[in-house]
Amino acid sequence: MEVPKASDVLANELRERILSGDYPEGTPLPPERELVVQTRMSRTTVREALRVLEVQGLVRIKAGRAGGAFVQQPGEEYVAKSLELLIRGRQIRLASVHETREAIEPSCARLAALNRMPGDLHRLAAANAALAESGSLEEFLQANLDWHIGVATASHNEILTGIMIALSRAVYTVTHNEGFVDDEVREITVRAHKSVTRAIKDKDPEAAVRRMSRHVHAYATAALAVEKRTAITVTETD
Amino acid sequence: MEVPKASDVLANELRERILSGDYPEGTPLPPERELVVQTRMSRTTVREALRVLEVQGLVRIKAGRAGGAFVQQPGEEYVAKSLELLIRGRQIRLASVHETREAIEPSCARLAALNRMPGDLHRLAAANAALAESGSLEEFLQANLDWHIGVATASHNEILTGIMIALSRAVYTVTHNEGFVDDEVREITVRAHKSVTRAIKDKDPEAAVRRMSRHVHAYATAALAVEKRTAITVTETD
DNA sequence: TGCTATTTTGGGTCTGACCTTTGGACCAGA
DNA sequence: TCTGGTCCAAAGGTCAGACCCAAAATAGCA
Repeated sequence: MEVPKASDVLANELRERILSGDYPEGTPLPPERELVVQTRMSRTTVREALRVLEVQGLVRIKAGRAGGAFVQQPGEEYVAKSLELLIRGRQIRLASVHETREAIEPSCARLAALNRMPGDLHRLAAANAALAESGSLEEFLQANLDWHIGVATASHNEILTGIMIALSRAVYTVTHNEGFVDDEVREITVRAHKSVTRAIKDKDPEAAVRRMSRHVHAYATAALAVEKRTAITVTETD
Repeated sequence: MEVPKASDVLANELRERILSGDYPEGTPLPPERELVVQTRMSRTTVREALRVLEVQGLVRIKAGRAGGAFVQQPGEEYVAKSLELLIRGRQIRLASVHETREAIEPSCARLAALNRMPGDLHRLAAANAALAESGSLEEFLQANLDWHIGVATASHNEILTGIMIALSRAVYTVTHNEGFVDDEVREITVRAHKSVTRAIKDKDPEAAVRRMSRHVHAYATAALAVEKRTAITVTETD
């Protein structure tokens, strides 16, 4: 016997309609009170359904006159958020995060070298400049983040971009508290970034992969060495 | 001026508490009516907050006596779901999905070769057997899916696993309608899987990467050739 | 003309009631 | 004593209706 929740039924219904592309981006869904009469459900239920869609990034809800639930195709944001929850919630070993980055980022660099556009290059250069001039740890990490996300964006692959945003942020928040960024690390980082950037600019995928690989690996090793004792050890063996 | 929604405030509050690991898995949150008196919010608001957490996979809500919101650390499921939404919603080019798989799956194979456990090998073997004997297209695709997810699982990296589940499923649903799986494709697939499986069994990461790379690439090329005209073309250039 | 006040539309919250589900307790019969 | 059925209570699910607040549109006034 199946008794699915009414609000879920509505949510699924609406979700399908949105995903099938019936409503183009920005189209407003009917107002809540309208949906109430259409569906014969209570407003509570309708609102719950809309809330679900909002959390899933399928609609953006605005208050006030001319407000309502506006259709929105989900973006990288939501992938990033879910990965963040996974990483934080499961207290995933930092090693796993780095491992994943090592797996993915070189490919990003490769694609970036193939697909980059002029705008992408500007962003990378800017991030790198900020990195070199960064004073505080805060600034350094932010610029670092921007650069890595910039590479992902330059790959022009939305899936990879979403994933990389999440991973970079995770690394960011974790590295945050540790004071392992000294002048040497900083200089090395800048140099590594520059060489990768050049490969991307020159449309040299092989070099991009190689250099990015080395960079990420070095960074991971360094970070792990520092964290070794802060370890949020969660054994995952079975 | 900031007027965050009350339900969001509560949701954030609870989310932080859950993520910080205060409540171990399975702990019940206070019942709704209890939260109402604790927070001085209405039940409607409290319920909305809980619903948000449920969608994010942080609690599982059960009805009935001894029901309630039970803490749950988010799993791969939710990452997979969000990626699915991204792919479906944005009508991402199938090429992008394949591209991403090509970027990630070889790394999965590499890690699988390093970290696989006996149980992983059994699963892979089983999936492969099912693949060889599969009658219908349905069965074939399912077995194929199982094998690929099996490889991801064998990597023992939860992040990669989540991502691969989502990508594989996406490929599954898309390939579904197309009748491009003839006997030849089937045989080639089985052979490719076997050779990768062997590399994983032999703990030979290099071979695993190489073979998986070739396999995924071949599959992607074949699939794209078939789809060429069905193209869900969404120009993404800017 | 241009600014302010009011209206109107629509989401956000609250109250209080009732329905449904489900585990547990209690009771009767074998 | 064990088994099964019945009833109860806890907790989520739904509903109806009211009121509050935000924002856009519009009317009205200087």
